[in-house]
Amino acid sequence: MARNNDAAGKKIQILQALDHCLQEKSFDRTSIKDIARAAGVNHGLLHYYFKSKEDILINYIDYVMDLYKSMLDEWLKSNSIPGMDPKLRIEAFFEFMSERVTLNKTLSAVFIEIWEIALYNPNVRTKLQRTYGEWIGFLTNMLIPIAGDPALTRQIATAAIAFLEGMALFSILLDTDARDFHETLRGFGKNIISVAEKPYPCRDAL
Amino acid sequence: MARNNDAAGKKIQILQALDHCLQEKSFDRTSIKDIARAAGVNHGLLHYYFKSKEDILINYIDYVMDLYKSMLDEWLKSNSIPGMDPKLRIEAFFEFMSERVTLNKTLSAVFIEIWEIALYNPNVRTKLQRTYGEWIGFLTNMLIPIAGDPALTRQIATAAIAFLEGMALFSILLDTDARDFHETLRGFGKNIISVAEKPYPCRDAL
Amino acid sequence: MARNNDAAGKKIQILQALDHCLQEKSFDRTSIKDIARAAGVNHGLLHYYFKSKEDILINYIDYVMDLYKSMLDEWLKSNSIPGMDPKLRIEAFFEFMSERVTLNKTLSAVFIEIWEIALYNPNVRTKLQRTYGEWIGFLTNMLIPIAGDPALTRQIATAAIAFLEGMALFSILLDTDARDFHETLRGFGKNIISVAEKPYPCRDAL
Amino acid sequence: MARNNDAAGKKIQILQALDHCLQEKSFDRTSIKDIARAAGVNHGLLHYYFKSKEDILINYIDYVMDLYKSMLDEWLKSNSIPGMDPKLRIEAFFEFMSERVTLNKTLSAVFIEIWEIALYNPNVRTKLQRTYGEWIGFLTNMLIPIAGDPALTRQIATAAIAFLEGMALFSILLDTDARDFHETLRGFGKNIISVAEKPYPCRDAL
DNA sequence: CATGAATGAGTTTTCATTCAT
DNA sequence: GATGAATGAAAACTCATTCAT
Repeated sequence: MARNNDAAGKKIQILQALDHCLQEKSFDRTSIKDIARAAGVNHGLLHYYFKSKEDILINYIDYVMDLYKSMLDEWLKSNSIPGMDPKLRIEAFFEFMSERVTLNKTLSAVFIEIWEIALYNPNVRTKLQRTYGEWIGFLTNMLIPIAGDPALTRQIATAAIAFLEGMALFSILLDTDARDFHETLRGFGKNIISVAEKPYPCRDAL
Repeated sequence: MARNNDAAGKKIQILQALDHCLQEKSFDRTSIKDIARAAGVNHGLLHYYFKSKEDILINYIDYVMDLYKSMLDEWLKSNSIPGMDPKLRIEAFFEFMSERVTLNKTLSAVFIEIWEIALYNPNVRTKLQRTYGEWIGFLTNMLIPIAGDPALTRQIATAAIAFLEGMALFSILLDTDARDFHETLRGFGKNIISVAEKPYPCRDAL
Repeated sequence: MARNNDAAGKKIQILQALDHCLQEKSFDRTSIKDIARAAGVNHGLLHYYFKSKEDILINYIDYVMDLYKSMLDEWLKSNSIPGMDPKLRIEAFFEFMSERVTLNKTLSAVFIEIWEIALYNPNVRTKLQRTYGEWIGFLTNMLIPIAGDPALTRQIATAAIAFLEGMALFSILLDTDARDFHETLRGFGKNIISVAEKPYPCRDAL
Repeated sequence: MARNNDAAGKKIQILQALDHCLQEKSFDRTSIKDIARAAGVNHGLLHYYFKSKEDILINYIDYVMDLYKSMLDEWLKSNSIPGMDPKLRIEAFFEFMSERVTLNKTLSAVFIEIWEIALYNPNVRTKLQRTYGEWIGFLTNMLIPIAGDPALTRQIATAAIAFLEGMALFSILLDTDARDFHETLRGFGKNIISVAEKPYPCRDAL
C-alpha cells in the first residue's frame, strides 16, 4: 500500500472529509470514524495527525477561516485598480460578497455550525471575532472616504456585515427563491453607499 | 419552589430547565440527567412526560417559538391604537424588536443553537420558517401602505429581519460595546422607512 | 429482574469481583468488563457505582486495608486478657500474624500488587503508609515494656514488620515448602523478644 | 551521546531506556514510544531488535537480574581474601548489601515492579526464584561454618534475604528517615551472626 | 407518578504491531 | 538498518432508555 509522506496534504484531506460530513450532520454527531470513512483512511490515523477530535475541529475552523480570508484577498487582487471610483469599488465588493460568500450555501451552512460552536467555545469565538473584525475593518476603510466619521462608519460596516450574515442564514433556512436573495443583495450594495453618504439626516434623527 | 401537579406545568418546568442548560452547553452535550437536575426532578420522569430526548427538543423549540410569537402579540396589543401614524408605528416596532428580541442575549443564544439544529433537522427548519414567515409577513403588512409594491416590500421586510438576526448574532459573538448595537439598531429603525418610501431610485439602479 | 436497593452491598460485590480478578491478572490488565463479568453485572453499572476505574481501585484498596486492619482488631479482641505475660502476648501476636496474614497467600498476592501501584500512585502510597504505621505502632507498644528505648523499639518493630512482608513476598514468589516458612516464622516470634530484651549489646556493637 | 553500531549495544541502550521509564511509570503504562523516546531511537526499531513489548520486558528483567548478580560477583572479588574471619566476612557482606542493594532506591523500585510482574508471569517468577536462590545459597554457604545444620542455616539465610527485601520495600514506600534504615540494617548484620551461632536455644523453643 | 438500578450501543482514545519506503 | 505512516483491536467512559419497585 502506498505510504503517504505529505503530512500537510493528508491533514487537509481529513479536514475536507470533516467538511463533507458537516453537510450531513453536526460536528457533535459526526464521529471520528465518520470522518475517517469520508477521508478514506483508518480512524486511528486521525489520532496520528491530530491530537483529539477537538483538535481536528480547531484546525478545521482555521482552515475555513483561511478560506474565507483568502476570498477577501482574491477579491482585493482583482480590484486593486488605482484611481477607481470608490463607489464603484464598494459596489463591486458587495457583488462579490453576495455571489461568493453570502449565497455560497456550503460555506454558509458551515458558518452556522461554527456560530453554534463559538457559543460554547471561547477559542472558536475568538477566531470568529478576528475574522469578522477583518471584514468589518476592510469595509470600514472603503467607506471612510465617503462617510467621514470613523466611529459611525464602523457601525455602518458592522451593520452591513451583520446583514450579510443574516441573509446567509436565511438563504439556508428559509426556502425563499434564491433569485430574491440575489436581487435583495444587489439592491443593498447600492443602498449602503447612499446610507453612508448622507448619514447626517439619520444621525439628526437619532 | 412550587411544585406543579399538573402535567402541563411539569412539562414547562422541564422545558425551562433545558433553557437554563442551553445557556451553558449545547443540546447534544446536555444530558437528560443535566436537564432533570436543572428541573429538580428525577431523570426517569423525563421519559414519562416526553418520549425521547429528541421529543424534549421539539417541544422546547415550540416553546421558544411560542415565546417569540407571544412577543409579537404583546407588542401588537400595546400598539393597536387605531389611526396611529404608520411611520411612527414602524419605528415603535423596531424599537421593541431591538430591546426585547434582537438584543435579548439569552434568547439570541438559544436561536443560534436552534439555527444549527435546523440545519440538520427538517422539522425544526419548518418551525423556523413558519416563525420567520410570521415576522416577515407582519412587517410586510406594516410597510405596504408606505412602500406600495408587495413583492418588493416583502423583500425589504425579509432583509430587515435578516439584518436583525445578523445583529443578534453579532451581539452574542462579537465583543462590541452593547451601546453601539443599540445605537445602530435605533438608526436602522428610522432608515428602513426611508428605504421603503423611495425604493424606486434603488429599483431603477438595479 | 430483581432490582437492587442495597448500594453498599453491590459496591462490595464489585470490589470482591476485582479481588477475584486480581488473582489472575494485574489491575492494569483487568478491564472494567472483566470486573463486571466477575461480579455478574453489566459493565455500565460499574460506572454507576464508581466514577472511574481508578475510583474502583481506591475503594478496593480501602476495602483491603480495612480487612487487614480488622485482622489486627480481631486479634486484639481475643487477646485482651488483662495481666497476661507480655512476652507470651507478643509470641501469640506473631503466631497470629504468620498464620492469618503473612502466609495468607491470597492477601499477600494482593499486597504485592498494591505495593506496585503505590510505587506510582501517591494516594495509594499514603494508604499503605497509614496501614503499616498502625502495625508498627501496635508492635512498638507491645515491645516497649520489654525493650525500653522507644526510638530503638520502633526500629525493631519496623524491622519485624519488614521481615514479615519479605516473608509474605517469598511465600508467594519462591516455591519453598510452606512448612519451612511456618517454622521460620515461629522461630522468629521467639527471637524478636530476645532481640528486644537485650538490644544494648547490639547497640554497643553499632 | 555515542551511537552504538552493534546490535548488542543498541539492545542495552533500549533496556536502559526502559529502566529510566520505570522510574516514572509502570511497565504497562509505559508505551513502546515512551521507551523509544527515552532511548533516542525510532519506535519501529524496537520491533527490529525485540519481537514484542513483552520480549523487551523479558530481556530487561534478565538485564536487571544480571546486574543484581554482578553485584554479588563484584563483592566476591573484593572479599576473597583467604583466611579472613568468617564473621567479619559476613558482616562485610551485609554492609555491602545494605549500601548497594537494599537501600539502592532505583533498584528497589524496579524490583517491586518485577515482583508484581512475577505474580502473573511464570517465566519472570522463575527468573526471580533463580536469583533469590543464588543469594540465599551464597549466604547459606557463608553461615554454615558458624551455624552447623544446613537445613536450618538455609532457613536463616532465606529469612535474612526476606528481611532485606522487606526493608527495601519499606525504604521505598514508607517515608521513614533513611538513616533509620541504615542503622537498622547495620545492627541486623551483627545480629544475624549471633542468631546463627546459637540457634539451639531458639531451636529448643520451637 | 416517582425513583434509581440496570442495560447496551456508541464514542473517543491509546497503542502494539506491521510494513512500504 | 531506520523511519514513520497505517492498521485494528481493545480500552474507559457516556448516556438515552427501560423498567421493577
